Amino acid sequence: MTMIQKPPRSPGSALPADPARPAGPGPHSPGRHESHAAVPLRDVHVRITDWFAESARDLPWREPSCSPWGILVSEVMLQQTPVVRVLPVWRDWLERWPSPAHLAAEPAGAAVRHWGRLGYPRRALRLHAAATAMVAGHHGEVPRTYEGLLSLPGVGTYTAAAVAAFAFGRRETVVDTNIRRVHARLFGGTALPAPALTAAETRRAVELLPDDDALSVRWNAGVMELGAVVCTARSPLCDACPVLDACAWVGAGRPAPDYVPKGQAWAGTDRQVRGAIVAVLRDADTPVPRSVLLEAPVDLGMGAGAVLVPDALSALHRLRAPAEQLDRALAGLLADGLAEEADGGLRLPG
DNA sequence: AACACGTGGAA
DNA sequence: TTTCCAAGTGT
Repeated sequence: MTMIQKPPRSPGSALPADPARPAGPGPHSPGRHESHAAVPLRDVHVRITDWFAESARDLPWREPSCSPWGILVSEVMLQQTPVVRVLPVWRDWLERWPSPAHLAAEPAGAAVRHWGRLGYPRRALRLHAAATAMVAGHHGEVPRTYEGLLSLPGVGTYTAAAVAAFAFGRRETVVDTNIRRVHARLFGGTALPAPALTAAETRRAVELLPDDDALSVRWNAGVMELGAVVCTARSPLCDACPVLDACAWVGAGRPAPDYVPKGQAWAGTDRQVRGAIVAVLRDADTPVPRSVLLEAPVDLGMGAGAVLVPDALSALHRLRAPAEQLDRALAGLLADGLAEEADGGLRLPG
């Protein structure tokens, strides 16, 4: 059963990216060309939010008791990192540092160390800097506005909107990769959104957002969830989709993507070397001499079982990275603040 | 605007 | 085995 929804604000214009949508002025007439099979936008709102209420995953940062800080931490950890890998690290962080002040009281290196292998450890650094900024300028609390959030290190347009919406119930236009994909298929009729966020996409997201604050929050969460678990990038589970009959992409016969995503190079990159170096520093109790990082261990011909080299270090050496690349990677880490010199060696900052 | 920036699981 | 991709941000 569906609730009576507050009528949407009268749209000043039709959805620009949907060619099937009437473009002219005149009375808004729900039921006509709202989407592929004439499903009114308000019905799409209801169906997706009802679906979300019924089948949303139980994630700890969605608990009503979760603090804004917990939500902010989750959003940063989830930037380019899957939920399943975030879960254990998020729990550890929130137990260890239940507020921004708790994290700010630690050296930045602690944040990087407990980031584990989530990837992009600079995010840990920025979360620490954000915590410090909140203590210095926001009474130790997470800012409640989009602008305040956006001013924090590591918080961009997506995260600022997401935290404002999910932590503070604000009506924000949240646009992430899941939402972009759902919008592209449901309203745009294409398999994938453009390689980069376009102004037209943002405009469409603004116009799709329900007027009601509470409904807008559930809409943002629901569309994101739909993209994450049903309208997935590779093999969408259309059978489980609450708006299948409204989908422009399905209506068009599921045309293939019209561009090829450019893969992320990895083997042999500086990123790989940086990652291997940070892994060594993360596991080290004391500063690691530069020579140990740069040089392959000398084979002393010792007997079997003499494990002198930690896993992370042997992994680094196995890369066989040219000395020049190691130097460059190290310099980059120092410049980024992910490492610092101490006692003739390198360590995490702090 | 295009790139750099980690990591590991699934296809 | 290789490629793709996951709740992006900063420069």
